[in-house]
Amino acid sequence: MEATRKSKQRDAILQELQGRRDHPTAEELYFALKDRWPALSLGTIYRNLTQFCQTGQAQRLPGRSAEHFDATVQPHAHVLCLQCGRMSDLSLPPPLFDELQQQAEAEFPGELLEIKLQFNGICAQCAAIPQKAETPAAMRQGSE
Amino acid sequence: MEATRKSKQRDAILQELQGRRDHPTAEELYFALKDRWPALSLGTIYRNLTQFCQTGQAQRLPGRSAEHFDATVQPHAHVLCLQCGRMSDLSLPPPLFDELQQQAEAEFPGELLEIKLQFNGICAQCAAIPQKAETPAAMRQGSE
DNA sequence: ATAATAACAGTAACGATTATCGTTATTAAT
DNA sequence: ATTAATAACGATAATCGTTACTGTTATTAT
Repeated sequence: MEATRKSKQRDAILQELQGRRDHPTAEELYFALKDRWPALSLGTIYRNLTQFCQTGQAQRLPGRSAEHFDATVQPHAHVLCLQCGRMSDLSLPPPLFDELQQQAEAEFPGELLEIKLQFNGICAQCAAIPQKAETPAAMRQGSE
Repeated sequence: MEATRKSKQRDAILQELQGRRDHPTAEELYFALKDRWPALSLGTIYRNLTQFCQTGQAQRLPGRSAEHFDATVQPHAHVLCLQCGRMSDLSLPPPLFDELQQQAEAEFPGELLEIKLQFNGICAQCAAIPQKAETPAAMRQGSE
């Protein structure tokens, strides 16, 4: 009992997640699928994402406010832009991860199940956008 | 204007955070300080923790449900026990972090402000505790 | 002392996520 | 093919960590 059954919605959600190179939040997936699945519920997204994470078909990544999801579970790094909130992959040399894992296991007396390496910063696009002025003086020189 | 003023509560919160080797959540700090500061408000904890993070006196770390706070901001790794939720430090060789940072900067066209390396797993204490039985058969062999 | 206001305690509001509940759809057995 | 059992759904309420608001207190400068 408690067998997992087939579901068109679940297939669509996983396919959408796997087909993206960014790492969408539940809400982003919801809007991306709304066109093809007008009756889709946000609860269904969350329910299935949780299941994916439990079965090793996805992992959660901490974002600014909401969590992001990634269908690639093999160790790799991420970058989160603190400005726009977008998350992207960062492919560091796999041997680096092996070394991190080894060093960590050598020091930690327990079981290490997952490794998360995340850089937070400002992406090139956001860095190019002039920021909100901090002082009245700066505002007078600004573009608006 | 907007100058930051002295505050006994803020000092107490920062001191408590700095004095701990674990990385408490806002609520944990709250209960830890309640004895000495009976009138302390949870909002005050959050308000000051946010300020600490803005001024570089602390950093946020993603936990199971709530966020954890760490008064040490220089790059180091963490382990989160998915069972008990406790977070602890993991001191990997600093050169490793330098290499991670270099590799990341070489690949990412933007500004990398912080690096978070976190392992999730099961700590030794929790691993020693017999888990909830999964089957009726296993329950009959269990300790309760 | 007095005035200005940052920071407080208390509490309401918010937002992401989870749980509930009645209905639908998948699966297996008849 | 029907039927029965129930996993999964859509809709919505509840939860909970966090933030925002409000009137009061305490710090700082005058």
